[in-house]
Amino acid sequence: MKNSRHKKIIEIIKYNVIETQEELAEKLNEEGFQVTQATVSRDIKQLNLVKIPAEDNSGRQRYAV
Amino acid sequence: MKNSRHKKIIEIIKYNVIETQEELAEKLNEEGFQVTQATVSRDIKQLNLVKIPAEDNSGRQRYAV
DNA sequence: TATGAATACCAATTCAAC
DNA sequence: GTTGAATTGGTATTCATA
Repeated sequence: MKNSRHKKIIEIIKYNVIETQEELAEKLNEEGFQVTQATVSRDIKQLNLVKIPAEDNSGRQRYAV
Repeated sequence: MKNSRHKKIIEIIKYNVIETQEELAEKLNEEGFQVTQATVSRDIKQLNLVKIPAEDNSGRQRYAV
């Protein structure tokens, strides 16, 4: 179900540094949610998540709530 | 000079809805700063700007400080 | 160091299919 | 309405040049 996946996504990006949608899709798969990048992209939009510069000025970006 | 361009970028995204780096590059060109997307990308990183969902839930994203 | 052109990489959308 | 495969769109980086 989409809603439980959404909750899992929030949790994942809260406690993990996720830099790409592919990476998030992998994590979800590990957690039993089989989805592809396309779905992750839609989820991110629906959840209004953002990709922001990492706290340390490493130049990297991560997804965040 | 890079610093004045940076200031201009801040100003532009503050008062305009900029959805892509190409768009920002165009605006800069109009203002007399001739740059390409590659440079805009670097500027955005150096300025720690972010691309966030638009206030209205249109699904669009815009650059912001 | 700063930059552009080209490219590689990442994300959003289309188009079916369910 | 939801999804994946493929494609398109958008961004970051490489590589060369100044």
